[in-house]
Amino acid sequence: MARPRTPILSKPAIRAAALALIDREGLEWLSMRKLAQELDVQAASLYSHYRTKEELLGEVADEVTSRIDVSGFDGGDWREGIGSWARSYRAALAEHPNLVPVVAAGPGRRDEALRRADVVQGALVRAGWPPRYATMIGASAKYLVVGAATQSFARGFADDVWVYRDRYPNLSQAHRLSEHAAEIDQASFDLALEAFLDGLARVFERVRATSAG
Amino acid sequence: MARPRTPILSKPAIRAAALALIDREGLEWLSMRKLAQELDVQAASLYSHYRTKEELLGEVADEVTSRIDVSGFDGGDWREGIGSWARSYRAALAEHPNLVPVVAAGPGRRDEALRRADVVQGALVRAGWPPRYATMIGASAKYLVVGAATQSFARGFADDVWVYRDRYPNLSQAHRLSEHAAEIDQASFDLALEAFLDGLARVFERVRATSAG
DNA sequence: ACCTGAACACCGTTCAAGT
DNA sequence: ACCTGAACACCGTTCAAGT
Repeated sequence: MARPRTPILSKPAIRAAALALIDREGLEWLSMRKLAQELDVQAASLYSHYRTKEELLGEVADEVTSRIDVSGFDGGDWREGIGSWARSYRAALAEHPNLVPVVAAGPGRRDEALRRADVVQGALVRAGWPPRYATMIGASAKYLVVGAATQSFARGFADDVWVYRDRYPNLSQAHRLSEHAAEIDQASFDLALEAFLDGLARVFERVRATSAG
Repeated sequence: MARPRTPILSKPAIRAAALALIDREGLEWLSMRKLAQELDVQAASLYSHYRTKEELLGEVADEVTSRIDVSGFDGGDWREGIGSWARSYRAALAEHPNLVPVVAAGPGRRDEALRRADVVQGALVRAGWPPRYATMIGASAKYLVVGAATQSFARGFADDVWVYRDRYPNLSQAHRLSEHAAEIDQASFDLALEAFLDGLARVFERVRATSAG
């Protein structure tokens, strides 16, 4: 039975299986052969649907990041817009931590990503930011989100600090990382985002004053 | 000649060759076999010095990040300390953009990294930050640096925007990315860092007021 | 102690062949 | 059009053997 009357595989099914394996086993563990095995198929069959592993991973990343919400800009409040956008971005990545390197390395050349970037750019300009600033602010917010997803204490750092606590008194006194890693991750991101937005509000006043004068 | 009287290889020589290849050809291109070829040696010989490729890359990353400067904290000004630390961190990564994924994924379990984290933590606490805040601030600054290094416009995004400029009017109007990618990267990082530090200064006042009352 | 040659268990991808 | 079986050109790593 070389070909059943109804196809076994489909792009959505392949993506779903890939994401589930990445979530469960990790990004490095995934291979086209193992993915095929999970789908009861030969590795070569996958290439009838995706031209490369890279293309497949790119579309998996697209699917995950498509849940990013830019509707917070609708109200016309740029601060609320950036804040809710960044938080939904972070939430999307936090649901699939093992996929983060793919999203981070992703070219961002996807249609959906450009559409969202366009929304952000347009909303910021309408709110009164100069286009150049709008671009920089969109980039900066992404720095925070991607940096937070990548550097998460919950993924690796925690245990070692505890081990070395005698040698680094300031660290051991400070945070008890291994117990509260996820909570500190969240609080650090919230602090960074709030501080960033507070600081931007001051820049906004300065920029408006000079462009009006 | 199975073994010359003086060893051909050394850990520093292997690291230097690896970093040079990564800079020139990219991280994905590097393999133990190609690295060995560059050093006029067999791939297996590398394993007399490094137990795994991962361990080698980890030490290459250590070498690059060892140039990060935390001396800005010496003056006692936490704002100047964070700022100069973050800028030197970014500069170190910008010198080796192809290595960024290794540094970003790096467990940060290395001694030097912990030493710097300890300096940051200690300086912030001495400056009056509660330990919990000190930890979050150190993490947040790293988010910005690693995010900026990873998301750099100069690495991929730029060209596509130019291609799609008709479909995304807000984008095309805004930045002319392909021409000024590196400059926008730098300006975005500077803006993000300044806004973050400005915002932190306000948090500092609030935190001090409540802890004093 | 350090390097070699050959091997092992994997990869991503291609391609003729089958239905 | 879609899947298979076998192959190609790679990987990282191990290990007995040489000096």
